[in-house]
This record gives sequence, C-alpha cells and structure tokens, in this order.
Amino acid sequence: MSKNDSISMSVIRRLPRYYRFLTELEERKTDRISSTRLAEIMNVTASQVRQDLNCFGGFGQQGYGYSVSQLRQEIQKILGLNNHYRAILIGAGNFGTAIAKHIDFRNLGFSLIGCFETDSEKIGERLGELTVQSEDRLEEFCENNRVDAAIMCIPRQNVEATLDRLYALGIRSFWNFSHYDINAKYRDAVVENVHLSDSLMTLCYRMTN
Amino acid sequence: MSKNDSISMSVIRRLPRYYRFLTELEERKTDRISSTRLAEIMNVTASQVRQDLNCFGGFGQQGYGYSVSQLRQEIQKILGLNNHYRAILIGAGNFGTAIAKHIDFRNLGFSLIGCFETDSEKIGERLGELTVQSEDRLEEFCENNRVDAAIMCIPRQNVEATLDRLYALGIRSFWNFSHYDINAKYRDAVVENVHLSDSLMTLCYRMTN
DNA sequence: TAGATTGTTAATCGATTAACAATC
DNA sequence: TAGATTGTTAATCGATTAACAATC
Repeated sequence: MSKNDSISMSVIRRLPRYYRFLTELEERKTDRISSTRLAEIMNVTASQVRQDLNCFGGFGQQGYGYSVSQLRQEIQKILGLNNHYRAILIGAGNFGTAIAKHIDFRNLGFSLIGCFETDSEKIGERLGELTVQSEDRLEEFCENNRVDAAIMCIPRQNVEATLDRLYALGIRSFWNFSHYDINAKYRDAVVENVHLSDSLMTLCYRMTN
Repeated sequence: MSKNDSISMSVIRRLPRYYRFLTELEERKTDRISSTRLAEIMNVTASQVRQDLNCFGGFGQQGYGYSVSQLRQEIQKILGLNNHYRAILIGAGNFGTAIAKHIDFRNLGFSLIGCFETDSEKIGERLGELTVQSEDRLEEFCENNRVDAAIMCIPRQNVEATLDRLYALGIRSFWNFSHYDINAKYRDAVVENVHLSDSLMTLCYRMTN
C-alpha cells in the first residue's frame, strides 16, 4: 500500500498491462526481470517502468531487478484483484451472454452472482452456473444478496429505468457497455465505460490517416 | 482536412465522444451549440472543446457557437466514418457473434463481409447477413475479395497462426479482442486492442481505493 | 452598437524521459 | 571489488486551462 494515495490515473490504467505481462513471465518461470527488459517486452521506456513501479514502494533491488512474483502480487493487491466483489449482469442478450461466459471474473476481483433479463423467452435459461432471472426480481434479489456492482448490457434507451432501481438499491459501481452516460445522472457512481464503437472509430481514423 | 496532419492521439481518442454527443444533439434538432454548453454536457472544460475543435479548422462562429450538423459531419470525415472498409470476423464464438450482431459497422466506417471459424459445429450457421465459413477458406476468400481489416475474436493461443496467414494475405489492420500482442510481431500493423479485462480491473481498483 | 462567443496565445500543470548517485 | 540496475531527482515535453483580443 504505502505511497498508494497519490497514484495518478495514467499510472492506474497501465497497471493491468503490467499485471498481464508479469503473469505471463511468471507462467514462463521467469523469477527476475529488469526494468530495461520489461520495458522492451512492453514497448515502453525503462524510465516509465521504474517510475510507475516506484509509486507503490521500492520492490526492485539495485543490481538485480525485480522479483516477478512479488511485483505481480503487489500489483494484484493494489488493483484489489483478490476481492470478490459481487456483481450482477443486467441483460442476457448476445453481449451479456458473451461477457458472462468469457470474462474470468474470479481472477479480476469479482464474482458474478446473478443475471437479469426482461425478455421472457430468455428467463429460465442457464448461463454458466447461473439461471437467467426476470428483472422483476431485482429488488427481491438485492435485498437477499449483497450486490456490489452491476454490468450494464442492455440497450441505451432501457438503461435509465433500470439504473434508477439499481441506484435505489444502493449499487454505486457499474461496468457500462451501453452508451447511456451514468455519471451525468449519478455523480457519485463509479463507472467504467466500455465504448466499443469509440474503439472501432479510432481504428477507422488510423486506417484513414 | 486542413490542419489535420498534427492532431495528437489524445485529441483523436476524444473525437468519437464528440461525435456521439453531436449526433445526439442533432437527433434532438439542436442547430447550434456553444463550447461552454457542449463542455457542460460532456463534463470537460470549454477551453478543451475549443482547442480540440480548432485542430481541424475554425468551424465555429464568434458570437454564435458551432453548427451541430456541420461539426458532426466534419468529425465524421476526419474519423473516416464515411468509408466502408471491408472487415472479416475471425472467430464466431459468443464474443464474435455478439460483435457481429451488435456493432453498427456501416455507421462506423466498416462493412462486415465475412466470418470465419474453426469449430465445424458452427460452420454454415447464419450470422446476420453472413454465413459462418471454415477458416480453411480464408486464402480463397481474401483472393476473391478485398479485405481491409480483421476482427480477432479467437482465444489468445490460436491467434498467432491465423494472424500469420492474415498478414501474408496483406491484411494490416486489426480490431483485436484477444490478449495476443499483434504489434510485437508485426510492427507495421495498425492495431486497436480491446482489453475488457483491463477495464474490469480498473473498475476493481476504483472500488477498492 | 452591445453582447456573446470564438480562435489563439500564453501560463500552468502533469506526465514522460534522461541522468546519475546509491547500492545490491 | 566491479558490474548492474534500481530509486529518485532534474529536465523535457506535451497537454490542459486561462485569458483575452478578434469578430460575428
């Protein structure tokens, strides 16, 4: 933890990437790595690596480098990946289903404990270890289960109504795949937006220019 | 186009967001908007809005503001969204399927013209207007159709082999949903990575700290 | 003309890179 | 000890914000 307090968002957003590369190095049984070598692999500067890693204390050793497993564990702790925040999925369409099946929640600090849908055709279907429930049962469910976060996989125009209910139930953290601007209405919500179309537009720009 | 040449990546990455908000304003029949008002809606500073928009020429008018539709069109042009880059989908699993069905390619500068899969169970299935093809037919297909970009929706360990084939076929642009680092092998590839797990880790961090 | 709002320059702030002394 | 590599400070670079003259 240590110098934790003042870590800037630019650094935070790089942490998952360090974490991924360190996990890979660990899988390959690499014990030690220098900032220079890590920088090469990750295609950044060694200065940045050292500067970044030093935000949370000196885990390197002059003359030798960093312990891969120690560093990985440290970043894991800082990111909070050892938590099991309880998340529910809102919307079991193509996207929600793909998310539920593909994302390794357990290793990313979460645990997917429920899935809600309005389409009656889908209610009752199995989705991994879960059963798709009617959105009508949201209140009931949240009163009986602690819920820390919601994953919004419903179309933009349907978000507001459900969001209001989730907020009323005390949920303040959202992984948002819709284009509805959650923070515009609820300033205190912690929202991580995934705008796939923005990403595709950026690719388009780069192909064009 | 004009001052186009030197636009920084920070600005580029903001363009899709301007584009989305302007599209919404246009749908609501708003003709004109000031930098101050746009900044409010988007939760940024008016200075940034003006600075950003000025990268591609003075489309505002002192005393009045900006024409919503003109600005929107201008950004559309800069992003290259009026193109129809021909893209193929590699992998018709949950994720690939969701992408194919949900993304509005036509309005984002692309056109999805093919879909390839190794799993013989899925080959022949319909996917929107497309039929899932065997990955064996990749070469044949690419020789008969111009292909500008590939969307990588296959597991990391399968990427390299297919990537090599795509690269050999002349494809240099990738929308990459796998965690395989395409640029590490092919420096000249234009790669837009979507790391959903990075995004979720960032949410975890923010919930923890 | 008076009011509004841009375009643009200058000031500030933050992030990245370079450099090197500390030290394993 | 000599070599390697960190931790950290200082220099540079770029991005954001503030300010205001230009102008519709």
